[in-house]
Amino acid sequence: MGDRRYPIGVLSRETGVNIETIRYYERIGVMPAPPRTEGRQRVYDEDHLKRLTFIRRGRELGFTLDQIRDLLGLVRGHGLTCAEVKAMTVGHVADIRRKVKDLKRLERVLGDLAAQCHGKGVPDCPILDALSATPGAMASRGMGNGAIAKSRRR
Amino acid sequence: MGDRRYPIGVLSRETGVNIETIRYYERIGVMPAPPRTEGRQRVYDEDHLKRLTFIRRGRELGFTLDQIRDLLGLVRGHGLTCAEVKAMTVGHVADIRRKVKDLKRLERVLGDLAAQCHGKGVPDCPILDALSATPGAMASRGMGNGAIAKSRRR
DNA sequence: GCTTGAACCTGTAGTTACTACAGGTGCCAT
DNA sequence: ATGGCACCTGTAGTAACTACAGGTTCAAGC
Repeated sequence: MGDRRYPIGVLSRETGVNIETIRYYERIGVMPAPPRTEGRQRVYDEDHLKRLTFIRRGRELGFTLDQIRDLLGLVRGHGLTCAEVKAMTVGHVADIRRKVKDLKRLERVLGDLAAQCHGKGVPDCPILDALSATPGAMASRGMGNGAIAKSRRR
Repeated sequence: MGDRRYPIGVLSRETGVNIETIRYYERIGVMPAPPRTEGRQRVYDEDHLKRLTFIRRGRELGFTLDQIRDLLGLVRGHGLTCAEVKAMTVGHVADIRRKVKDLKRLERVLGDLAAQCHGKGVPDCPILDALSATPGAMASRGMGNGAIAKSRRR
């Protein structure tokens, strides 16, 4: 419960999220509607700032808004049972681990490439292999990301 | 240079990328147009399969298509100088490190939450703090992610 | 060879997640 | 009071897909 109050422009600058995006998030329910001044201007507080930063970072990490909605639902448990919380966190944790693994591989390939690059011409870069997987691993994707949907079966 | 040949439906199933999405990627130039049969049907090979998997994973990791385009440009150097390659990789590596750091924090919070959850009611979850940062850290974001744009200055 | 149903094609339209703009009001420093 | 910037709502557009329509191709089965 912070005591600082912000208009939307300040919240936008502090969080790096566009004003229109903030209003969009409010419209779709990911951000709670804040209190207003008599002149209808939004007034945000520290909780809003934290929440919005979380949303932005989650998006940058590749989580869909629905996934972020799920995660935000864990803030106070929101009437979930412990079994529900556990099932949810297990799925998200598996997804996170896979992302970390992929990112590290990508980082390594890029690091190696930069290290080999000293004026003799650009070396071949095995970047495609950084995020490829064996057919088996490909088939077991764990919790899906809605952003890239599965092919329709016809 | 693989010798297997796939129609688009098989490529879609193997990579988990939707048929229409594959065509979209071809249209915007992220995937090269493959050869066709006499009947105008696309014929893909192993290189296409690798490239598409890379694109999918990059999207799931929160990279924009333009960032992915950049990264794919490193595959054969594509006429880049070593200085250009270095500048590019340094920026991407910094971004990747930040993502890894955030993901690990999120994983830890979720892991702790699940560990505390044993039937006595759902504990408070400090999930918002996992991806929040100090005002200073917020101001220095390194390579931006185009998906969440900055607020317009007016 | 013919039939049939699934896979493929192109093009158009819609959804999600933003992003920009227009026209108006509110706020605050001078 | 004035003026300029911040804010409002609503509409439209962009990025990144996703779905559908109407047509062609392909290949298995008879």
